[in-house]
Amino acid sequence: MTKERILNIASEEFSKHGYSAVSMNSLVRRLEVNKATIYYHYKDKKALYHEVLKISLSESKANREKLLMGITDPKKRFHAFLKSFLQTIKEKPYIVGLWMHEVANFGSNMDESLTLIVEEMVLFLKELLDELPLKSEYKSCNPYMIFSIIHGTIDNFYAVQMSSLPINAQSSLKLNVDNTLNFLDGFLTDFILNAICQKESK
Amino acid sequence: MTKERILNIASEEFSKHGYSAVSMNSLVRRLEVNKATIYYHYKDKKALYHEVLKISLSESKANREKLLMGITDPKKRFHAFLKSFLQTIKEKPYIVGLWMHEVANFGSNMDESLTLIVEEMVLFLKELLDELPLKSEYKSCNPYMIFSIIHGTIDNFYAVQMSSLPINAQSSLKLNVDNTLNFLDGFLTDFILNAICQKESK
DNA sequence: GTCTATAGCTAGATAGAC
DNA sequence: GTCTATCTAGCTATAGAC
Repeated sequence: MTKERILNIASEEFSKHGYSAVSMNSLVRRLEVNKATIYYHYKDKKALYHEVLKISLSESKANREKLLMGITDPKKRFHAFLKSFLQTIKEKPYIVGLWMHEVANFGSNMDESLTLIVEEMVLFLKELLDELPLKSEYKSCNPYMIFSIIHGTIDNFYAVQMSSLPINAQSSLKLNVDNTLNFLDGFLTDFILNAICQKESK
Repeated sequence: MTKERILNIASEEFSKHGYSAVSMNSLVRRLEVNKATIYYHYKDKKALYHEVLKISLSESKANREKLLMGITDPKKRFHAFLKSFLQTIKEKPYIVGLWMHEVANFGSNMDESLTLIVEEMVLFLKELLDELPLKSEYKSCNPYMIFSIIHGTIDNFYAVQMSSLPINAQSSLKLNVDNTLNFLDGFLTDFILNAICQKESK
């Protein structure tokens, strides 16, 4: 279906180059469809971009619900929460650039409906944290901080590894999506849980 | 001096909106100077942007050298390393958006000279890490990972707090540069050091 | 070193045929 | 639902006067 094709290509392009750097003409070239056709399906460029953002947030939320289903152990739930972001990236790698651009713009293209989804994510994380056996100094710690550690680190590391620049070029993770995401999964989960949880006593 | 004024305004604008979203016309409007004057001082838009990136990296490096000077204790050196980024943000808040946009683009506007500065930063961090009393599992750990935890977290958290969106709106850090940077300084330094270093035995 | 004036192009968007 | 054709506005960049 054309409408979906437009959305997919648009997602890729907005993610790679950011909102302003993408022209409707460039989309037309890739889609091999007429420009007026895009405007038939989407009111304007902003509406198309907004749809792209919304879909990416929905996918993230859907993955979270899927991966957490049936899991009760608090640490495993936290792990699944983090993994759900990585899963979303695995399915739609373009999402990283999309979100980094949006955060870099200080959310200037976000509206209230999208803001609410983010707030809900952080609220969900807060509940996960409250179930964990936290060290006393991390009880009632700012969940936005933990959210930034998760998201900021994943996005930044993924972007550096997937960049074609010769940064960390000799690493086995370089330009390898699966290796990079698997590494982040193991490393970051342990890193955060070890930092904030009381030591195991079994 | 005009050349410097152009650079300062350009830094702000590129940071706020990203490379493509900034037009030479918009710079002219803010500068109240003729467009041809910009082209007298800078070859073209790309050259101007490149200069902005280079300056921002140089400032970061200069702050690192200043803040680490004379400090020998490994943990304090690590703290000073992290603090140097926060100091750079304090002096030039626009730097956060600038770098997030660049990372989101997977470094598509970086050339070899800028890449080298980043590599040198990570190499420096690696030496700092080697001096620390690391837990065995973090010996020879990927310094790019630690770099991403530092940079990704700072950038993401700062952007969220400074965004005018109603995300974490009730926090005392919201829209307050100094509080946010001070909080990051204390929280993140302890967080990382506690995670990777052996427990104190004194 | 800063200006006026303008070239040459590409952007986002739409009217109307099919 | 997709096309052709086209509008207007804005873009980067430069030639040449002062």
